[in-house]
Amino acid sequence: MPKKGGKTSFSIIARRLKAMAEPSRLSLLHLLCDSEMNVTGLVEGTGLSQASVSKHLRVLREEGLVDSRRENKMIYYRLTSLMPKEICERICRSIEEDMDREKKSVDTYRRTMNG
Amino acid sequence: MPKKGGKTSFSIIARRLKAMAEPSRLSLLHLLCDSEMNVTGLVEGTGLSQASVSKHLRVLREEGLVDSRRENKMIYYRLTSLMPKEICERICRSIEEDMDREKKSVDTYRRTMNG
DNA sequence: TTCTCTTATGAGTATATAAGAATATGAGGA
DNA sequence: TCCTCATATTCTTATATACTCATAAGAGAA
Repeated sequence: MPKKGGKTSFSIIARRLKAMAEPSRLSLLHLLCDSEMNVTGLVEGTGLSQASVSKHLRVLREEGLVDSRRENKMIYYRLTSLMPKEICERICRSIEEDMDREKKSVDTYRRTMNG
Repeated sequence: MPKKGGKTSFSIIARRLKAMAEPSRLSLLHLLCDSEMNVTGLVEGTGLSQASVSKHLRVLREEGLVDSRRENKMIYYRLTSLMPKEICERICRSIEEDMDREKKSVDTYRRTMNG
């Protein structure tokens, strides 16, 4: 959390989170975790339309999550940092913890019914 | 990132991120970092309307980010885990890194102009 | 029960955004 | 130059969501 809880900070953080908070964009970020890729590669990798990929990449670029370089006719995109990967890992962990809790309470319920 | 990049995982992660990706909700989560609070306290702490707070709390609760307990007429909300706090800290760090990069490039530019 | 306090929900509105289709831009080759 | 490949943008439409205002619901107290 930001040191001083000003409205501005929350908006900035929210914007960055929002850029990631979309399945298609997570899919793009996921592909970019391994290596840089050009748009056509991302289109094939995600199964999204070219227009859609292009628009999502724009959102990611505007939030500074990805970066690009041109090589002849192709434009290669890459992550600017490991942040998206780390965020997703943290979220996944908390989802797993939730499922563990869920499972444990189901087990308890089953024991109650059988006991 | 999820072990197997299925569409489902991305949707689940996106939903959880989306629940956090809103300034008012970040503000609520921020207040709840320190201690549990009732709705009136959160209304005062955020400056939002009571209806707005209630609806945002619902979103957070539905994504399992907060939890509540009733005590007489009041309902106290609390974080279910440190995840939101950790996510925000990670985002803040990456924002600071961006600003450092920005600053460094401005400095370089200035030196170029003066040199 | 009736009143008050606390929280939740509903209706209406405005804004944002995601997707598809079509088109534009931009780089390099014939 | 014209053509093709790679990428970006525009327009339209559909859906989601945040806000305000008003009201409902639920728990105690008188």
